[in-house]
Amino acid sequence: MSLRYAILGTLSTSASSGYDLARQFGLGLGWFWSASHSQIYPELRRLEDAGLIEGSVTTVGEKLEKRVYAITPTGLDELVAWVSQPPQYRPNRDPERIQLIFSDLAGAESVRRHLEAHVEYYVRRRDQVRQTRDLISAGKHARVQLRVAGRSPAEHAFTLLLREIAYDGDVERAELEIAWAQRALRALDEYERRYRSQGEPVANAAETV
Amino acid sequence: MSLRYAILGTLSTSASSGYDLARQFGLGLGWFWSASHSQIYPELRRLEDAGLIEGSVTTVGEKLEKRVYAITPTGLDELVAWVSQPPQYRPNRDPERIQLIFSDLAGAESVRRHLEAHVEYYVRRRDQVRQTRDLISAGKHARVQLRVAGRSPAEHAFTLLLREIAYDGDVERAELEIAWAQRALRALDEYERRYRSQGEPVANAAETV
DNA sequence: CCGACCATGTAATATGTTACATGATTGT
DNA sequence: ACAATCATGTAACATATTACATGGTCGG
Repeated sequence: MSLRYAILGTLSTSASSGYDLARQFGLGLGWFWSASHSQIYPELRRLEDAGLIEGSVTTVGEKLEKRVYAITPTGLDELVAWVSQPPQYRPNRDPERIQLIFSDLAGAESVRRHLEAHVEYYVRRRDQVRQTRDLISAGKHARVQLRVAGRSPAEHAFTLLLREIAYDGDVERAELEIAWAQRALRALDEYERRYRSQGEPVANAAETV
Repeated sequence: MSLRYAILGTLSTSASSGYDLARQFGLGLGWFWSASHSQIYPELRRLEDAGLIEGSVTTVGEKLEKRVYAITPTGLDELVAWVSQPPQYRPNRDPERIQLIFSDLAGAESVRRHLEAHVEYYVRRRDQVRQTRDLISAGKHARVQLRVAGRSPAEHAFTLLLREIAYDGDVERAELEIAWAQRALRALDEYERRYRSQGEPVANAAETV
């Protein structure tokens, strides 16, 4: 059900078209939730049928139709009820870790490549999230500006605080992943020093029997 | 496709029934991959049709049938090819963060409850993962013992190393989440001190207009 | 005029959850 | 006997990915 609330949340900042939402889920918000347009358009219809949002058709240029959806009071109630719920932790699915723990079949070089790619991915991610976080702190993030427009200083500060907490957490996660992978690479070096040229992959051994 | 490889990986340690796999995915391995029996049984059939595993029927007691699946050489090749691939990072979906960033609509008390639940969840998780990690390091983890049985000291050490790296990473992630949430709780205290009784939820304000 | 982008949809397939369904074994 | 656990499946539904499909606008 989270797609539904990710959409409602975005619309609680400003009315948007499906296309806009798809872009949001690909940019800043994409670190926390992503969805493709093929998932968004049908969901918007369902939300409208449920009375949680209301669409209006506008035209761009001469003929190009655009449906802009706004959240309704009912929709806002639903959203508030959802965010107030205790978090529900879903079962974990971590393909990278599965790859890693079964990589004893593939050997140290494969693990090294895996960990190096891990560092690379999270360095990029950390930098991008940090950039967004800094924009927010500086009060220059367009959508956050939109969200706090017309609110009291206390509300303004509260919105900013929550965003900073969320983005900081993501930056820290990325930093952890980088540090972890680098430590793992050093442990791998240590392993190779100790067992030089004896660490052949198990599967190769099996294949050559 | 990861369910497929999570199963192949588990079977590369020892032949198992669907029921056994479902249990594995609920226990230790469940931190990295989980699946329910209704997903496992059909997947086992598909893996068998693809020639990656081979099932044999045994009987428990008088009548109770049990299908035990073993990985085939083709299956092992497939698994090795998969773990050797660079990691493929899937789009993020983090319902808790979505809840948090839109919680400016619900107020500080709601956020406090959210963060406290977060700490509670990750403390439990950290303790459980750490326990498993310690079992592995001590050489007392039954399935890891099974996996390294008959291997050279170098291979043995390599398997152990990878498991330690993986489980350590999960413990560290949990510790990060705990520290992050506790810091966020302090920041929330600070906020409340500063804006005492002005921090009413935005949605309440909207409702009472 | 043409390429990048705006804009909205559907279809087929893959993946994952919850509920329904059945029956045997083991230990107390 | 009875409860907990072993053991295997299907069905309905929800969620997510990839591919197919169409056409308009805007700036250079």
